[in-house]
Amino acid sequence: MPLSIATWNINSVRLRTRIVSRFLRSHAPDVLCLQEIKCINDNFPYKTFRRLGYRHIAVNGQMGYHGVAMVSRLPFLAEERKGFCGKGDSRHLAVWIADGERSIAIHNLYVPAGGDEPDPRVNPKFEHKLAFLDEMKSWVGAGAQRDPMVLVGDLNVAPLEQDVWSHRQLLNVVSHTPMETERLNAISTGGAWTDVARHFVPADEKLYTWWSYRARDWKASNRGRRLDHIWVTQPLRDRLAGIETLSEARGWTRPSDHVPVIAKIGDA
DNA sequence: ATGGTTGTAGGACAA
Repeated sequence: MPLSIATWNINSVRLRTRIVSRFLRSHAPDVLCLQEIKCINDNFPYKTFRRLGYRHIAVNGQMGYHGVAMVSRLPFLAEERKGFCGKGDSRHLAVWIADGERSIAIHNLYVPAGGDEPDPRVNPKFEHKLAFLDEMKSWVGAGAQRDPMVLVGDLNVAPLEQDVWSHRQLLNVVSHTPMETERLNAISTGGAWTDVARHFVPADEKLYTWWSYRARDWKASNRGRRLDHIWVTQPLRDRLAGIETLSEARGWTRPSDHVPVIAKIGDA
């Protein structure tokens, strides 16, 4: 059976149960990885997902901020939650699912946004973001080449020139500074990861997954960024069957500022 | 150059 894995920064899962349901009914990914659920574990809308056939649910929630979750039609063989930067933030959740005789690890991440000022000496949030990326590098680097792994999430970095509406104008804007893009590229290169979206969409083609709430008309101005990513390791690379970025979801009622991204992986 | 919006909470703060 081919496998489909989706990632979506939902910006409050409780406020958006309607559009999440709409997405699951129309696209039916096997696994949906959510970021910014903005609730504690007990307040996660379990019933909404179970009714839609997503009976396997793992949550790493937090009061008010951040929080990640994974809902699945396939059972989880194991779960794991990792803390980063010695903080109590809920920014990581991993599950393992069966893949024939083997298993696939799926890591769901929410990288800190980093605040406004792109200077780690004056902005502790940016310093935290860089430290988080450094910790990610040492953590996902080793062993990544051999094991079938998927890494998804809101990485809050748009690494390539065509991942933002204006490379020149965003070079000093948090999410596209060389300090961030160089770190993200070092992580993917060091771990031999394949950026699934760019595996299918040429690097000279604009591709966004996020549009600010602050624009008067997100579609007309189209000042987007590609902050949401799906990466796979070498054992899954040759099985990649497609990517979908659901930009129309930005226009749904009461939307998240991020849209779902779905990767399809063929049989072994 | 600045300000623009959304969410959690019930006042700032994060994004």
